[in-house]
Amino acid sequence: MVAITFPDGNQRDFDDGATGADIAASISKSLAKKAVAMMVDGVLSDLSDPITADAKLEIVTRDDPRALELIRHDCAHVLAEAVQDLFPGTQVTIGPVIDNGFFYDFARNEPFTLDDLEAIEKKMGEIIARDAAFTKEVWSRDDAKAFFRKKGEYFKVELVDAIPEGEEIKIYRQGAWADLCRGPHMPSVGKVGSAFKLTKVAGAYWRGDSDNPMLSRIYGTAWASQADLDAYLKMLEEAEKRDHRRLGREMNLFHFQEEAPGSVFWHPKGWTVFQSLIGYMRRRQDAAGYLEINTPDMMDKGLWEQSGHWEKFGENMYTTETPDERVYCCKPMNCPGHVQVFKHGLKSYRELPLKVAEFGKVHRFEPSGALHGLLRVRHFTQDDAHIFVAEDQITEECVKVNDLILSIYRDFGFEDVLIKFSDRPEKRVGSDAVWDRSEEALKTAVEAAGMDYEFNPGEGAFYGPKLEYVLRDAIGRDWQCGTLQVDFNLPERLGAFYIGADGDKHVPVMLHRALFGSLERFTGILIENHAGHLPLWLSPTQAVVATITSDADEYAEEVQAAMKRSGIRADIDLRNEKINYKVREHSLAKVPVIVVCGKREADERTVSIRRLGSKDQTSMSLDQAITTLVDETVPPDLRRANLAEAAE
RNA sequence: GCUGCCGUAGCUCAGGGGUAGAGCACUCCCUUGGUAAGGGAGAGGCCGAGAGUUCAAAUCUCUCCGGCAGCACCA
Repeated sequence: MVAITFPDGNQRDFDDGATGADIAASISKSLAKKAVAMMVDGVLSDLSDPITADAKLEIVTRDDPRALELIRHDCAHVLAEAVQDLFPGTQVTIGPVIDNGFFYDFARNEPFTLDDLEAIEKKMGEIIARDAAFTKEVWSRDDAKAFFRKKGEYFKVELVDAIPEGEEIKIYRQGAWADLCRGPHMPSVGKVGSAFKLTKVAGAYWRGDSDNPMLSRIYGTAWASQADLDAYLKMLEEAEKRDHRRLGREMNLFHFQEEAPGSVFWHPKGWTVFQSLIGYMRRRQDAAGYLEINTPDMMDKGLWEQSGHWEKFGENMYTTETPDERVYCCKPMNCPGHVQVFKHGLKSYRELPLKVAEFGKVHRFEPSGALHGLLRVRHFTQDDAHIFVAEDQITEECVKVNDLILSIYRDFGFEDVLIKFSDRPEKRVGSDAVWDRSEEALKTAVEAAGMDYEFNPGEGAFYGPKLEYVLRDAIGRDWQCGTLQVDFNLPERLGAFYIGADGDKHVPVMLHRALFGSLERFTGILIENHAGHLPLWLSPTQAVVATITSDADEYAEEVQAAMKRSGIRADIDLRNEKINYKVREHSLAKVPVIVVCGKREADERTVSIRRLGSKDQTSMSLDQAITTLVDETVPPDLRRANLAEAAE
């Protein structure tokens, strides 16, 4: 007998070897029918698994959120069966669950077309309707390899080989079709249901390595109900509407063109947003004790060899061809330049920590396939800074950076921030002893700051470990922005030192940090986060004064002038067009405030205010309108400063 | 960079071996209209670039460039 404890605390004895299905059936008929899996001591398992020891057990029904990954995983198996049925000779590889769905990678000479997807979906429907049971078998390694080799499934043979010694090799059958799989699965294929859809085809490297052959990947999405699927498809549409490339065009912020792939042509409105961000960051950094500098865009290749950048990233660096026969590199980073500033003049320990900041434009020849609007460009501006510290100052300074980052993200409405900690990569400079110290220092700092973090092994920079700050946007997407890195290597490589209290030379530790990361990218993220509806202080055009008839032209000009005097970025629209037309046009351009002036307003010296996204209008005096708007145009940091001042 | 798809007017797109079309935007005229498209006229394109096939190429073929999706990359 085994003692089974249920979530409500009840305990019952069952025969040794009773399966989840048996137990569910003993509870109720309807539970047995709805059950798709079980949690055994917290582990999701097949309902058909026998229980051979006392355990905590919970029956998982199909509508349980934990069943969703089973629906998706089972759906991936159905996809694989359908593909092999329709396209004999196609090899299967892996088909995992991902956010919102699943994919399956196939090896096939011919690529799949969008028409194929339709046929595959139809076949999947048939397979699901047949409702074959999923059955699990445990095979020996040799049997499994022989089986797949005989079938011509060479990728599966490789996967069997990759299963660690001592782990079971499980084969799941669904009718006549079988796949190597870790499981678990639901009792039968029919439980997948019909709320699924194949979404796209793409290439993907075998085992994620670009040296390996490329496979054909089919992506799909699957949900517990049609309503959930519809909601997901709607969300995708919503995300598409927020695409910053489209909004950038509609709002006339920037453009790209063939002559400069991956490089932004900023228009006046986009540049206004960009400069507002710089202005904001400059004030925040100034208040935090940073000193702003500027360093050359091109420096001799020798410097980049010395720093180690040439060896690691030379292929992605822009170089010059000049009459003087020296080779210069467009800076891909600001760090070496900042070290030169540090080195200029003898530094004392009294000057540490020394924080130098630069809105430096860096140039990286990114692979063509990586380019994506403002989010991944070849020339971008970092809000970069380097903090030169003595080793015992690392923790304190890292904590300060952490606080500054979070405070800044909060000002932009990003409260949900995830931190990733990345340690030494394979390709790196510096001894292991030095890496031990820098990783330890950064870990101590993030813990001292009281932050939770995710561990990202091997993803650090070549000169030091790093923290990455990932923020979650209004529709739940994650964006990596800020970074903080501890570097015991570059200062030494570049010959930086300071004179310590003991009168000896010491090599400083350098903290690298960027908070927005890339100004271009951050602008893109803000556009997507707000769906173009930027907060007033960031809006390039904050208000448009629009007339109804030309009677009000003179008054409208007066209104615009008064607004501009108060620092509001106000445009005016005196065109001979109907007010409907003007409202439509400025709304599409995401102007946050439309100030309508007709004859009535001119007579009463009022304005009618219409906010973006609202159909209502409010009428108020010109003075009151200006006071209200001016208040909203104040950037968050200055607003705080104003409040503090008012409190004194 | 890799796989697949795409490239026709500022934008969204139709067409397709015999020298180019629509809607919106733009310019001008009429219209002075109270909160998301008033009417008319006009202007605008070497059909991404180069080579080839052909009597003839925007259309077919190849190469290159650029874009999109995914993968790989991201100091």
